[in-house]
Amino acid sequence: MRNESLKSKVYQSLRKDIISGEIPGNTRVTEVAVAQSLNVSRTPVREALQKLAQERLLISIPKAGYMVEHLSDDDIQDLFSTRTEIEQIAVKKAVRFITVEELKAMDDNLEQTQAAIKQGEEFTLTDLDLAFHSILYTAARSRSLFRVCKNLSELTLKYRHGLNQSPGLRNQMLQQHIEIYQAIISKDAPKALDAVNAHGEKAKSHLRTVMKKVRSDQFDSERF
Amino acid sequence: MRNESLKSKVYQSLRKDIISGEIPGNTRVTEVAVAQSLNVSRTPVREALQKLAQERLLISIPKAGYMVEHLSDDDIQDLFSTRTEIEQIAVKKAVRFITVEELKAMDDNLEQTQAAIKQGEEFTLTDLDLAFHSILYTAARSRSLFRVCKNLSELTLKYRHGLNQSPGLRNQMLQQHIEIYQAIISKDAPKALDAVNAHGEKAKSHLRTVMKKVRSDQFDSERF
DNA sequence: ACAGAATCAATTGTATACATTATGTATAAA
DNA sequence: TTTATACATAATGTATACAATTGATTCTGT
Repeated sequence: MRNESLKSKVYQSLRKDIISGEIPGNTRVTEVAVAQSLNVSRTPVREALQKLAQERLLISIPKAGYMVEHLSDDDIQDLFSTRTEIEQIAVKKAVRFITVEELKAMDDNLEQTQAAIKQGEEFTLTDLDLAFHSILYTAARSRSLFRVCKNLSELTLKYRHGLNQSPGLRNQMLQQHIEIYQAIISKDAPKALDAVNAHGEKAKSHLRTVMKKVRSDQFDSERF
Repeated sequence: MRNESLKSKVYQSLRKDIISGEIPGNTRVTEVAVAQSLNVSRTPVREALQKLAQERLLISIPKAGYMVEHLSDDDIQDLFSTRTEIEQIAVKKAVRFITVEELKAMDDNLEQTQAAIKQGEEFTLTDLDLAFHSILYTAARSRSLFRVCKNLSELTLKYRHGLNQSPGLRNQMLQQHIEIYQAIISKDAPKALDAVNAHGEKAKSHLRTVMKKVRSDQFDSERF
């Protein structure tokens, strides 16, 4: 961690703030502001911003700067749909190719998740969520598919992190992961597909609810 | 084109050279060398290289530089498989949602492709290939899926460009595009799936042949 | 002759100064 | 009052100088 480049540090820092929602969507981000707040020169900041823009966490407006990506409700739903559809391809392969080590890793992950829920460790939980799916992608034994899935997983991360704030949904997530795990370990491809699909659909419907709530809150605050 | 940033120019230039194979795989690329050859400073070169690395056209070795990506035969096959699998999701949606304008655009594209084959315009052909698939992705009416498909399309471009060098394969490509087009226009989803699948499988098998040939050529040259 | 340390060259990482461009504002003319 | 132009400001785009790191090469001591 100490041997990291400044570029990498800036990247990590901004990424975390964007994903956690600390920097909300549509916020303008300028090189100098970030550089000053982190006490580094513009150069590593520029490169970090460009990387974040390429990952679509930021929107780049040439010669004008950057803004934090703010997807429309429809775009978010679409993103989750695509993720689920492609993750189904991965889980189909994972059922065939997964190793005992990977199954063990999933099992460990589920236990750690349970512990994290009890302790209420938000960020750990998000990381474990990311890790669980990552094991699944690895198990599919396809480098290119892994990359695509990983990419979509990161893109949805911001919104999944938001969902993880609700205690009820945390347990639901764990439950669904367990279902996926069990379907895979019993080599039941159709069941695994269903489990992944249900996992995605639940996330989508919860997001819809959250989005409605946010909108009505905004409406309330506009009235007073 | 004149109002482009240097970074963008450097990016385009390198990208073209890598895709066309002018800079072969495993070639080392240094910032200063590129900067000198294009008469610009290191800054825009750095940023272009980082972008290419994020797109996996280059491999970045921290504190050591960059190398042109050189996929193994298996990785290439895997890449094409994934592309086909995900493109099937897209074509399924495209059959449902494609507009008359997009069908017209496909039709135009097919005519232009035919013309380009007659004239033997290599690069135009590759561009038209890219464009044809791009229309399909757009027609799927999913932003996130579009991005994934586009990405995979770019990643395979280098190898597809190689295939387009063979006159026989050019016609085959056109023929397969026509089949996809006809399946879509007649709203025949299963047929469209088959057509896309056949298109991908053909590409894979031809690549296998090409790769074998390259290897035996290398073998020959090693002997003398 | 060989192992290890010191040095040197090459390359990326970072800071900073300067150039260019876009946007908003103020002023002047219609 | 409105519009257009010019200017000021703030941001990105580019060049360059310097720092830090890596890898190889050479030199030295045994």
